[in-house]
Amino acid sequence: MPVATDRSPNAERQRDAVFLPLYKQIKSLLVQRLQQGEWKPGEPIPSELELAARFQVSQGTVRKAVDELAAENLLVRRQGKGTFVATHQDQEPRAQYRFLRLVPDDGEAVPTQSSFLACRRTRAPADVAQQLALRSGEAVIYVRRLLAVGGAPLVLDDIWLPAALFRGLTSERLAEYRGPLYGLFEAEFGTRMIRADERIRAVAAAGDVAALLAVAPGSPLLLVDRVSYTYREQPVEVRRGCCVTTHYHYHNELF
Amino acid sequence: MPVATDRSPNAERQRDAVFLPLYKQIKSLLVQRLQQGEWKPGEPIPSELELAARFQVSQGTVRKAVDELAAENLLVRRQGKGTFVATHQDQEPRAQYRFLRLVPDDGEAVPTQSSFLACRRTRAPADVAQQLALRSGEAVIYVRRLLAVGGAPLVLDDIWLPAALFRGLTSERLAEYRGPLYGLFEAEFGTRMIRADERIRAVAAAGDVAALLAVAPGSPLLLVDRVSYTYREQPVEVRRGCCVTTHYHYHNELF
DNA sequence: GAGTGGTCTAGACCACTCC
DNA sequence: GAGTGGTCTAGACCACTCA
Repeated sequence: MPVATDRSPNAERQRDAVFLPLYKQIKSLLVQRLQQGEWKPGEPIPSELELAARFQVSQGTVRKAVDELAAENLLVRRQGKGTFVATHQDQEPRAQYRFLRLVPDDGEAVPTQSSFLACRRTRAPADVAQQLALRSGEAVIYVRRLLAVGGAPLVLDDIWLPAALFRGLTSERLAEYRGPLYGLFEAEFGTRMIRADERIRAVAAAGDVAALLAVAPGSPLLLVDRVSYTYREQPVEVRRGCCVTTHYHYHNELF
Repeated sequence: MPVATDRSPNAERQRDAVFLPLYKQIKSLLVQRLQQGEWKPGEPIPSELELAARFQVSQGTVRKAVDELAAENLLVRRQGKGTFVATHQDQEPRAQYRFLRLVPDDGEAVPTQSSFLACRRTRAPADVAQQLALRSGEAVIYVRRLLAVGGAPLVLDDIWLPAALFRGLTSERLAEYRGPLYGLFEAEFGTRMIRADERIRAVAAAGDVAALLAVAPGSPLLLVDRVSYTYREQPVEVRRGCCVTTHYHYHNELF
C-alpha cells in the first residue's frame, strides 16, 4: 500500500489535502492500525523490514516513524525481539503505573489496596460531559474508589467514563481485577489510555471526603483533576482524586 | 578530533573504559563543550557538517546526537538558521517559563510581579546542604520572593543557591532584573538550569506564610519542593514554593 | 543461524532563511 | 545563491534473542 511512490515530495504529495513528511504519514497509518486494534496491547507489530515493504518506503523511514511512537509510549522497542504495542498490563511497574505520580516520601513503592465504593450508570454532569466531549446528560459510568496503603486511606478517586465505551463495567469486575485500572480498561473494553492532562490544587477536606480518608475536616488535600485520552486525542476518562499527602507526595520531573 | 576512526566499533572502541555508540560519544562531547561555555545560551553551535568534520563522523551521526540534545531541551533547532543553545532568556514565553507549571484556571498567563523579601548569605540547613551536595553548614545564598498577580499574592518562594556559584547576587540585582530568575542566573552567573525534580504536597498555611500570602492561617496551600540541576546532573538550586491555588493550578501532562 | 532492532555511512534532494 | 536543518534512500555491519 504505497503512500507516495513519487520521489519528489512536492510533485505528487502536495496535491494531497495535507502535506506531511513520509515518516509522519507512516506514523499516522500505524496509529490508525493501532486504534483499529490490528495489533493488540502487548503483541508485536511487524518488523521494520516488513512494514517498509508493506508501505513501499525504506526501512529508515519506518524507523523514524516507529522511533517517534516509541518516544510517545505507544510502542515499546526490544532489541532482538521486536517492537510491541505498549500496555498497562506490563510486567515492569514503571510501565504498569506510568500515570501514577504519587510516591511515598521515603522507601520504595508499596502495593496499595483498592476498594470500590460505587459503580453506577448515571448522567454526566455538565462539566464532566464537556470534558468528555459528550452531550450534557449523556450516560456515563461513575466509579468511586478508595486507595489505601497498609490500611491507611491515601486517595479517594471519583471517575467518570463514557457509558458507550465501558458497557458492562460493574463493581464485581472492578473488585476481582488485579493490577491497574487502565490494564482492565484496555483488556476488557479495548480502550487504551495514551495521555493525560492533570490540574493540581490544594483544597480543604470536605466532611464526607474527610471521613472516608480518615482525616479531620478542613485538612489540606491534594486535588488532582485528570482527563485521559486514548488514540487521536479522544477524551475517555475524567478523574478527580483527593490525596492525603502527609507521607506521600506527587512527583514530577521538569525538562 | 576523531572519536573512533576505526569502522568496526568493537575492535577499537571496546577497549575504551566505557563503550558507547558513536552518537552518544558525540553527544557527551557536545554537552562537555556546552558546560565549558564554548557556546553561550542563545548562540548558534557550528553546523552539522562542520561538527561532522570536526569529530570525523558522518552528518547522520552528529544529527542523531543533536536530535537527542534538542529533545532534552539543551539545544533548539531552527530550520534554515542553525542550531542554538537553549536559553531561559528566550523570546517565546513557553521557553522562558519552561519550568513554571502554575497557570490560571481560565484565560491566558498574566504577567506577575516579583518582590524580593530577603537575599542573604547564610549557612545551608542540613537538608538543603544534602540536596545541593554541599557539606552541612556550607555557605549558601538564601532568597525569599513573593510572586503576585494583579496585586494578589500567589506564590511565596524560598530559594537556596550555592554561594560559590552565585557570588555577588544581591537584592538590588534581583529587583532590577526583568524576566525569569533562571534567565538572570544563566546570564549573570553562567549557571544554566537544565532539569528539575519537584515534590508536591498539600499543606496548611502556617501563620507567617499565611500573612504574607494574605490567606487565613490553616488555609490549604500547594507546597512545591524543587531541586534544579545544571549540566551533568549537578544540583544548583533548592526551592520551596507555597502556592495559593484558588484561581491557579499546577498543570502537568502525563505520557 | 536466522531474525530483530541499533548504529553508521554516503549521498541526494527538499524547505527554509538570509543576503 | 549559499548555507542551514529536514527528509529519504540503500546498504553495511553490529548486538541481542531465541530456537
